Amino acid sequence: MAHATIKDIAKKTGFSIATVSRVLSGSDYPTSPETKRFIEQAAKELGYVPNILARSLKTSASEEVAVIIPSIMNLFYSNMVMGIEEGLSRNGYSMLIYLMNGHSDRRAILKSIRGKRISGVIIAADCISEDIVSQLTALRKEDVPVVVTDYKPVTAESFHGVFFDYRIGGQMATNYLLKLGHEHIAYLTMSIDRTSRANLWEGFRMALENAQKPVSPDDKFVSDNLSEFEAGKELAGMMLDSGRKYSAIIANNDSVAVGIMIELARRGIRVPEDISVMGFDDSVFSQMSFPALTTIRVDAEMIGKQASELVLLEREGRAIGYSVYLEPSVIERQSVSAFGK
Amino acid sequence: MAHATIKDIAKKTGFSIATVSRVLSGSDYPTSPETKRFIEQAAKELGYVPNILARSLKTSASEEVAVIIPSIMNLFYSNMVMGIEEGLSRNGYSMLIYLMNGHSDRRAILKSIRGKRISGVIIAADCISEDIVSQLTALRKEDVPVVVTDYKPVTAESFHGVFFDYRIGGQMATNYLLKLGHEHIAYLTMSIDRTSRANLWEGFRMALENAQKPVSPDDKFVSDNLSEFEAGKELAGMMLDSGRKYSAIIANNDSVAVGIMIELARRGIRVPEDISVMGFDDSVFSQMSFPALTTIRVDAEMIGKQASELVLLEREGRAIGYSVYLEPSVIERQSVSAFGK
DNA sequence: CAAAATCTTGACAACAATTTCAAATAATGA
DNA sequence: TCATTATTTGAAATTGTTGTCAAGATTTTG
Repeated sequence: MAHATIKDIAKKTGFSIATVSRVLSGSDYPTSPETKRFIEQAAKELGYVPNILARSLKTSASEEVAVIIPSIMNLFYSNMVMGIEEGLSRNGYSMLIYLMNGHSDRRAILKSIRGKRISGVIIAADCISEDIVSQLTALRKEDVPVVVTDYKPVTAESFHGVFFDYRIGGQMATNYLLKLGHEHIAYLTMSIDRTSRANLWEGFRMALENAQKPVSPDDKFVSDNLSEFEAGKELAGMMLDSGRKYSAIIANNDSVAVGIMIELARRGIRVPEDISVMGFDDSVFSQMSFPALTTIRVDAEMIGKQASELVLLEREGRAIGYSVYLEPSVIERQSVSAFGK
Repeated sequence: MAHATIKDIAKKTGFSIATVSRVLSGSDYPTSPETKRFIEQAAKELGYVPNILARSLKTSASEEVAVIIPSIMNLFYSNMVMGIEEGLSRNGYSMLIYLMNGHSDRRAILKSIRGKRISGVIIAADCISEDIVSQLTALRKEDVPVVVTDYKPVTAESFHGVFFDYRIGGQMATNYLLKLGHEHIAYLTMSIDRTSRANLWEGFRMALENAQKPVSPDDKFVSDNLSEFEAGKELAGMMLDSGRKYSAIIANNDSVAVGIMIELARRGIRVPEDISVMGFDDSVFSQMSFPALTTIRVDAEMIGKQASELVLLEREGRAIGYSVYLEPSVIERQSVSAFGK
């Protein structure tokens, strides 16, 4: 006897499967207290566990949410997943993670999601490629809520979600450095095909222009290295070899910033005495580097938590189509000092 | 019309649902090539996606594997998850992640797994508490393969899985330092209630004894700090303040090692000139620290990959009950030098 | 050319639950 | 006391598949 079913319980107790179902499914349909106790007792004795597949088939709703992210090795995403999991498990939902590393077939993922009658989808903006937008739209037409995280993707404007405004973040970082007296600031970034990084540069540029400071595209250094850390080392070299003089650096994230600092140290350049370095994200790296990184906090866990709440709200039919924008903030540590100090 | 079903396709093509099912389920049951093409065409036109719930209900097997880990913020586990996902998605399975942070109810997790007719379970040894062993045993009795990772848990000896022998790893690290001429070595670790850390100490002790070197329990420093990085800083302080002299340190993992190095740097002690530091795991931290960490490689991704293969093998009825042990190896970088150099 | 074997297809019963509708029983009111 | 209402239960349909069994059509064989 593999699994006890409500049929077994019905047979054992003498009641019909209908009443057993009513008791065990937590339905609000009235049943007399004694039969309820009786049935519950039998269920416990037989070690009954409801078959979610059958239940979901009937109610056409599985209590699972799909989470689609590029990788889990990136602290930003693992933080986000942490937040999502908390929000979901608190409501009795579980989380199906799909990793979009090149090798996995994107269409197969979406198909699998549709086939499973998933309750909702949380997808990181970086996973939204052209060919997937139509699939997501189809999903939404089937009343499956889709929530995007990180930033609003240009290819899918109509989708809403929980976003961080990297433009404002970039402005904030730049203004912070400006206020400390820095005038020549470089933006060191990994390849800029991700909108978040382009927006960061946009914010950077706007802040400098607003302050009437000169800014040139040459102040942006780009590396296509796949490893964030290696990219950082490479970028520091590029900047130093460019001949242009900078008193401060903004990196597109903390890992890159750490790579930058390591390369600077190797070349005998002190941080922050000789040059200030500012990170982005406020991941663990920012505390584990030497000196500890001054950075812009992007609360990935909060993004995840809010995203899970948004999905669940929409599923209940409430809250259709609004977005949340999270506030950036500066976290001051030791890698930045006032200009000339 | 929310979802097209095989019934719809049957109606449209004029065939019975039986033949439609045979064509669309990829069954090896013979059908004439033309009807096959005809039905596949209709399926595409209607945007048919098979309802996995119904299929699984009938075949009583969902192609999902549950992964139970303590946290995803720990690089060891995220690496492992990476490996698992690769192994599973390659075989058309998907992965359900359950995080066992205090707040989530352990029993509820296992119940949910049983209810979903999950195909297999991969569980990190650190998640196996007394009260869960019986649930896992029940699961196994229902022919659901259970694979444990990381280390063989004492409370669940009968379970098999993919393990790393921390005792041998500890021996290897210690022997490596001994060969470089170090005689006074300290083991700095987070709380030792995890078997892996106790085993590491065991290996450490054995190696020193085999080499006829003195070893005392005082050479083991333990911190209960929850943050690995903070624990490292704390431990470095404890060691320094103990008055005992050491020329080398072994940390229970890379994050702790980084914390140790930061604190040493703060106190003006140079690594490796004044003292050598050895990590454990070979996570990204080991490359991002300064100096780069010499460490013992624990290939978490490989553990995950092998675990996924083991689950799938067992599900097919083959490979019942064997375990895999992974080989440790020393990764030489810059945080260790020969004694006196 | 009839009989046997092979190919295709269809009807229908599972799978394990939920839910609608109706029936039986108990309680209430005139 | 009888009709009416409220309470509790059961029978049966439904969800979308798969799989068994049998039947019809077609081909092969003696």
